[in-house]
Amino acid sequence: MAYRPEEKCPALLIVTYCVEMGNRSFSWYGVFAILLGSGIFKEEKGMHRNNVSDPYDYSPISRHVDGQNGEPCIERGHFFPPPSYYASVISHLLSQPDANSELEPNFLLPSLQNTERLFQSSGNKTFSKEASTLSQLPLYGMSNSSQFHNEHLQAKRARVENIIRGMSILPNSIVPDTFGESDEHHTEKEKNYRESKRKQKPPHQQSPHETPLARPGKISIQSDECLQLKKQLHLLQHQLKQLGKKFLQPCELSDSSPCQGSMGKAMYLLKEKLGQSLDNSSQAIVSNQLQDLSWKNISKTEGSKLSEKEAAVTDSHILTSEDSTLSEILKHELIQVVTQAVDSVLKKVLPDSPDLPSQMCNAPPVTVSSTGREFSGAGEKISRKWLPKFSSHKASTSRITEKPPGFPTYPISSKMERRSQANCPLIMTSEVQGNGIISQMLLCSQNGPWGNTPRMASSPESLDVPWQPIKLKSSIMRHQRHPVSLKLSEMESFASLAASKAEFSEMHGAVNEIPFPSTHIQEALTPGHLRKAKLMFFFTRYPTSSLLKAYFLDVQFTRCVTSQLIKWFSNFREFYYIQMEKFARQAFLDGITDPNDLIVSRDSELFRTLNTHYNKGNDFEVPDGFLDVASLTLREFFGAIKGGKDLDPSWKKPIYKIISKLDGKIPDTFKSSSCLQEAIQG
DNA sequence: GCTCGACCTG
DNA sequence: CAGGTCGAGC
Repeated sequence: MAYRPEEKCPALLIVTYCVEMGNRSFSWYGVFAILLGSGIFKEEKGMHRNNVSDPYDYSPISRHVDGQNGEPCIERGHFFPPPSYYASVISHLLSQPDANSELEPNFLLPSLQNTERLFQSSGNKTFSKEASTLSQLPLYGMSNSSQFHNEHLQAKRARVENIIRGMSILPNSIVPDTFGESDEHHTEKEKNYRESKRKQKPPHQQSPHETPLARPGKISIQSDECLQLKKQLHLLQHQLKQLGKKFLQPCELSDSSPCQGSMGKAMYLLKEKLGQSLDNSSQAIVSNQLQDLSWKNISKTEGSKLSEKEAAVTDSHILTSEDSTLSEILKHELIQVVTQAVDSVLKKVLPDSPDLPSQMCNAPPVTVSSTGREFSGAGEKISRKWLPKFSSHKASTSRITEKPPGFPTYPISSKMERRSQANCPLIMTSEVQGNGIISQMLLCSQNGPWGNTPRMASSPESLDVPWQPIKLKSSIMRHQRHPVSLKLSEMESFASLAASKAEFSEMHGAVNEIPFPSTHIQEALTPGHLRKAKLMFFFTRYPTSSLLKAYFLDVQFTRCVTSQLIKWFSNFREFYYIQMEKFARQAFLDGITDPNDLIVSRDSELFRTLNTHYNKGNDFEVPDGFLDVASLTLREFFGAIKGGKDLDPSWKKPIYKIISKLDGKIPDTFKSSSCLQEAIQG
């Protein structure tokens, strides 16, 4: 049987990542093994390559550098047995629901002894020349063994075997020292050594000291451990079931829910197919996986490639190409789920590793749908595209109703910048870290403060909210299906989950950026301060440093802080003037002649743009004074453009001078550290 | 020489 | 949003 690199198994690749990146997330093995064993995890062509330009480079290891000689310890290449091999392994596991039945270690590890021989070999090099004996071994059906005479390739193979062995012998999913030696060698010193070694670099290969596999006479122990692995698999099955149920519930509640779409169809198709080949246990797993996928699908709001797939499913080819369709859907979804999950967890588990994990795999371009800006579609009314609304009595006469050639389309950012927070955050505190990913997801689903998130995502708040300011409408409420005030105590409880104050500050900003009411003088500006500064911009465009000091009483003003605040306002002005110029030019191009036609009202496009920038949550009522200033600014720009003054390089300066005199009084509520809530509440 | 603000860039 | 540059004003 010819070996084809296309047959390499991504699930095992991911497992390899887990092992290498810290030996801490062993429970993943079970998950991926099940995914693999289910037969539904197939490689998306090119998705998991380490090197995009190299169709054969699937090895995350290849980027690691050997600490001794500076060379890549393992070159890219083909070292994975075909997936059918692993599939048979997993199937074997799954087909033995009896936890007491022992698993033959050699079934998992066909070249066990030779691996041992490899690791028993001594020498300065990690893989000595003795390893070449491996080339005499069966090569997983590869027809041409000569290519494996290369030392590096042998090393690869041995390494993968080592990983597989780790899978088979390790009972505890959360034991960090996955490949530790036996107890008698577990001196504290060694533990520390491994710990530090892990921190220094992602472990790219197991040294002879670190592999228990090099020790003969361990088969019985390994059998016990295989037993435990099986138990773990069953536990994972159970967790998967729970997870699936959890996520499928909202799907089943509504007939019109999106799970009736492609994923529902995919589930049906797959269940039918699997019924022919998998035993009940496997079916349950796969079914639950699909439920999970359905949930993921629900949480998608737009821009999913799946919609294309969905179209493919619903078309008439369904009966003739259902296999490929099913495969496509599942591949896409699985890869997304797995990649995101891996990234999330590894980021948390190994925060010190700079090249993890989004970079580590040259990640498959799993597109978490961008929350970036979109541009107005063709349906947008021309009268609102650019313009501050005309005064009503003139609108009928001066409004442009046709789009002139070359009419630029501007972003309607107000709608688009609403952040999609569909992702259920994985809270990786020390308490939950040990529970494995599924437990975490369950935890998140049940207890997490964002527990409603998946459902929210499935039915996001209407984007077409009236553009009038909505008081008391915090962005937290926007993100909750059933608005619940987030009280201080709750915020603090979140804080307790964070490892550090800085982390909380970050999370705090991410949640809503409402300044944490505190008398504590902060040494640095927070996202809350930024938000406050933006709102202050509605009142003042050119604040002095003394004014800023008067309004940021909870900040310890240093030179750095002051300049940062000044810089913020500089950036605010920059955006403001850019928008003014843009809209003024467009008005000019549209044939407006009278500057008095230009009025920035609350439902004008310009206002939307500005409001989105400075008042993202739309939870602050923009003062009328700002509208007046904006209108004046727009007219000044318009007048200058109309008069051809923009030919002068410094034509904006007079405008800046005018606008700088229009600063108004900032409400005193901004002075209090909890000003934002007060300001929002009016 | 210093500060400030606009402008450019990543 | 932050860093750097440049010119203007004092």
